[in-house]
Amino acid sequence: MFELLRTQDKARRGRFTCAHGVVETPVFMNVGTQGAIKGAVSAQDLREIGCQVELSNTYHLHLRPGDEVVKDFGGLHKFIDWQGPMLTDSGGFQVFSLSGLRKITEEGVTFASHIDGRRIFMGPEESLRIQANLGADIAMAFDECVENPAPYDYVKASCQRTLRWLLRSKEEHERQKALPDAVNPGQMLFGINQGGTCPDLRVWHMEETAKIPCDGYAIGGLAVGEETQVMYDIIDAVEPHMPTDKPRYLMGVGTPSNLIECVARGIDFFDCVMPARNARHGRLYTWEGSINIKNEKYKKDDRPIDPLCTCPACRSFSRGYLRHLFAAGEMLAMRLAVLHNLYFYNSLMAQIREAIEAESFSAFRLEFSEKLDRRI
RNA sequence: GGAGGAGUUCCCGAGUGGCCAAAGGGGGCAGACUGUAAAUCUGUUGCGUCUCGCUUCGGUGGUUCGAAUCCACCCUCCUCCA
Repeated sequence: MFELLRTQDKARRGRFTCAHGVVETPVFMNVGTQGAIKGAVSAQDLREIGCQVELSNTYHLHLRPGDEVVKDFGGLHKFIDWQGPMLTDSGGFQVFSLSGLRKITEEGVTFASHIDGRRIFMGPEESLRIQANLGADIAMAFDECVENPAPYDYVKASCQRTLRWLLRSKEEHERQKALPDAVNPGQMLFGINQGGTCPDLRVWHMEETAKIPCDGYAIGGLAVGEETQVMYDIIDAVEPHMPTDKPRYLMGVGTPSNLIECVARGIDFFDCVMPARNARHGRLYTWEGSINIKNEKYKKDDRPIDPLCTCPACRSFSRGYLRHLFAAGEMLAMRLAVLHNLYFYNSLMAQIREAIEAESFSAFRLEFSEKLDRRI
């Protein structure tokens, strides 16, 4: 259930209630593809860094440890000991990211497992069955994330198929929820808009998708190589055709500036691997821009990583010490960096929510939008 | 003691008279990464007063207009025979 609390221009402050709790939006979901955030972040850590929604991946969990294993455990919530809201991506992104290892037909997608080459078939029914076994609060429809650039005709055929896949996803989702041994009978389903960078296909596909009742609607297939401005333009074109009484989720985005700009364009949900992935290379976000801790020259640097940050890493370690840990190749360094970046992202969203409530979001956007993507 | 083989820029390893500051890997460094196959991709990697100059291919001499490349001696390592 989605409740729109307040708006400022297109920016929305909302509250989304799902089986395992309430999500204050706009929100950044923390990505833990295989049930754990890379960099050894635990469910306990997630609570400490202010995570509202944990995101896991259908394809990866199906391969390891196997969705049946997770189901026997009582679902993902018990499996990773996270009792808050959770979302599983359908595997549609792997149609894109594992493009060298799969074949698409009307039925679905055949992957060659990236682990051992074993054939894995996944269509809407398989994806939603797996997601039912995992039991997250939000399941995503099975879609094809189209690469960019792609020929118009291909994108057109692909998003027509994604629409047919949504109908099948929806049907299987209803069926699974009604089963007596359903892991999470309250599981919800989000539909996904595609259409590459073609505004007419995007709009057409969004209109058709919105006709199918879902608990939320996502924009997928963006931030896959196109210019940032193109992404903003597509969102501007699609957003007016999205239901206002349901949450909107921009999949896989993005940089701190992207988050601010897209909230300004009416998006409520985000997720992105960037803060976790960048952290492993030593890039840390601060309210002044991002730094690369590995480039810091001085060992004796008692400054905090970010003077404004109160995350566990910043409370305990100086820049100099973190730099030292990175230089020594310590796992702890990566862990602290991941914690810091996720905390930063979660804090950023909290500030955005406050700004919308205080009707100062425009000023917030003006002050931070460009600054946060800067490298210092 | 005898017979062969080898020592190259951080490492491995091409190069056997000028087009060689020296291929290709690795590592390092920088950049990239947006619903996380990936230390994956790109650039860079002797020094400087940097469209030019200097130093460098185990060491020291030598031949040559010119040497990582040819010669002599020396040092080190490896294989085989005693």
